[in-house]
Amino acid sequence: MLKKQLIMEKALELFAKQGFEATSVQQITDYCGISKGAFYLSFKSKDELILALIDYFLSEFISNTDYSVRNTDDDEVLYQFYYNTFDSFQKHSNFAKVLMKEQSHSLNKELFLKMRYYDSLLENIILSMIDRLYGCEIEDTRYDLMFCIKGFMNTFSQFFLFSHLPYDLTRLSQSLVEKTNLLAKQTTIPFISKDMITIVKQSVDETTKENVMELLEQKVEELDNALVKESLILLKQQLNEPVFPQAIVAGLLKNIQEHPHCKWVAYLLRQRLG
Amino acid sequence: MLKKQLIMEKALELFAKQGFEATSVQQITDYCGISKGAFYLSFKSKDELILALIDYFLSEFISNTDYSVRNTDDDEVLYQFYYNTFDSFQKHSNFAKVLMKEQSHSLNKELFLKMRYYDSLLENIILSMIDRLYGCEIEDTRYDLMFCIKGFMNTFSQFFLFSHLPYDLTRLSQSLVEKTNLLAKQTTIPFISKDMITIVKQSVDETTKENVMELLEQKVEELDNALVKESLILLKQQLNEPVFPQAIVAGLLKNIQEHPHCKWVAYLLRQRLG
DNA sequence: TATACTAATGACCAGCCAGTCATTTGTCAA
DNA sequence: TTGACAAATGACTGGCTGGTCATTAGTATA
Repeated sequence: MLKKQLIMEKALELFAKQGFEATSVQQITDYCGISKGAFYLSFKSKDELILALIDYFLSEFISNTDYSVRNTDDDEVLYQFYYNTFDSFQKHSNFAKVLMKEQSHSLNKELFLKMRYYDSLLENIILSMIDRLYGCEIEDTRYDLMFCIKGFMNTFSQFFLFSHLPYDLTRLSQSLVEKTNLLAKQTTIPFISKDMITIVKQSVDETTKENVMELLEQKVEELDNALVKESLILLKQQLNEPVFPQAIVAGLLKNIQEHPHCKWVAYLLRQRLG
Repeated sequence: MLKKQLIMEKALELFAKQGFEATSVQQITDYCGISKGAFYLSFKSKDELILALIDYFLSEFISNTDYSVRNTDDDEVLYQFYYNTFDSFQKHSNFAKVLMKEQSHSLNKELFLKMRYYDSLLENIILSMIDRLYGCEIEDTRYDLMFCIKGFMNTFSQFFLFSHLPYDLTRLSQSLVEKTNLLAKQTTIPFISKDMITIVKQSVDETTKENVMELLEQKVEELDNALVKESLILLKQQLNEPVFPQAIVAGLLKNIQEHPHCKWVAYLLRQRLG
């Protein structure tokens, strides 16, 4: 399992520098100081490697963002959202670069769907934040606002990732909060309609219940902590056949939430169990 | 020369679908119905092909945009800017896709520099528009605004290029004009400073006088129209050693401006001759 | 030490790549 | 019809690709 991590780290460096396609398995294994055969003991294919990287980073990013948005007061939530986003991008700048480079390369169908899937999760988080902050008064322009927020994230990340400048996260976030509030409160001409979003989204798979079950079983095997383990098993029962009241489910979710390896599964369960 | 155009058109289709790296020369020539050898009679290498594509489309886009911004009244210029941008992207959607896919793939140094070069020309056009519309009162936030405008262009183009939805150009442009005005007039927290821009820009080449001279000579050879030809020769003299008054230069530029194959060289000359 | 097992190796495979060049084809004028 | 020239061909080269697998190295138990 350590070998797997080594490969992921080193490969990420190379992908960030050269792009996924332009990096050969040989280069990766040379850079890791292992043989080519050893690579294929950890990953079935080169494609599986990049899918693993995407899952590893984006599942963490999405679950952290969701948690933060849920647990921050209205007057701080937008600032926190921007701050955390750029903070993550800065800390995992190699991954962010890979994400930028590969975002519209749809060669690999599975990769494309995965990206769209995470993107749609992010859109939902942003929309939930918009509704909380500005309510139904901006019903007409909420999708426009969502696009602007995504646009800000993209544009400013790109600038800093490829210019290698140091920058003041706090000020950037404050500046974007101001812009977002201006647009939210004063935009009168909507452009993106609900229908457009629906049409685009209908092509994106959702995680199935079976996917979540599988992940749950895997985590139960993997982890040692007794409290977390028992919570996982109970949540698995609940997913199969709902019997516990909301309060119990919420408590179980909090139990596993704290464990660093369970944030993603907690996020997925919250989507299904309330 | 016709062969060259055929290759460019067919290759663009394939690049838009599969990406540059993932498309082989063999595929391109098969798709054109020509032999592999014939490809290398038109282009020295596969790289030269994509560089030619970039130059072909971006020089047209930049010179058109610049012309439009210069010749539109203040109350319409922003709307026209957005409208023309999205109109071009829609008309040349294959090229737009290639641009998106390859924008951050810096494998080829020359390609990277070319992209940055055209990007910096676009930034200058946007900044000149900002200064004209909002004057020095937004001196502090003009770079922020420029980034937001670029962000709008990027985000909304991406959405429509990859969702394949039909959309109302007029409404989109109106909607973005409103957003831009809101941000321009009410933003108080600047983030992008002049220094940041300077640092990033210093690494981008400019076209040299020699480049322009070369292009001029090429156009003189290439074109038949007597008026345009004479204007080009006179402008060449002026570039070498300024003797004519502004009015004459302006007139000569207008002479060549109208010819469809001279828009780019006219743009470059205007940058140097006033 | 002997045995049984897994972890790791790297030579090897078939296939594709960009690019070349000896050869053929097409097109003129004489 | 001939000859001279340019346009076009596609088999070929050397090199790199993702992926395989018989072999070897390392390790733990008996």
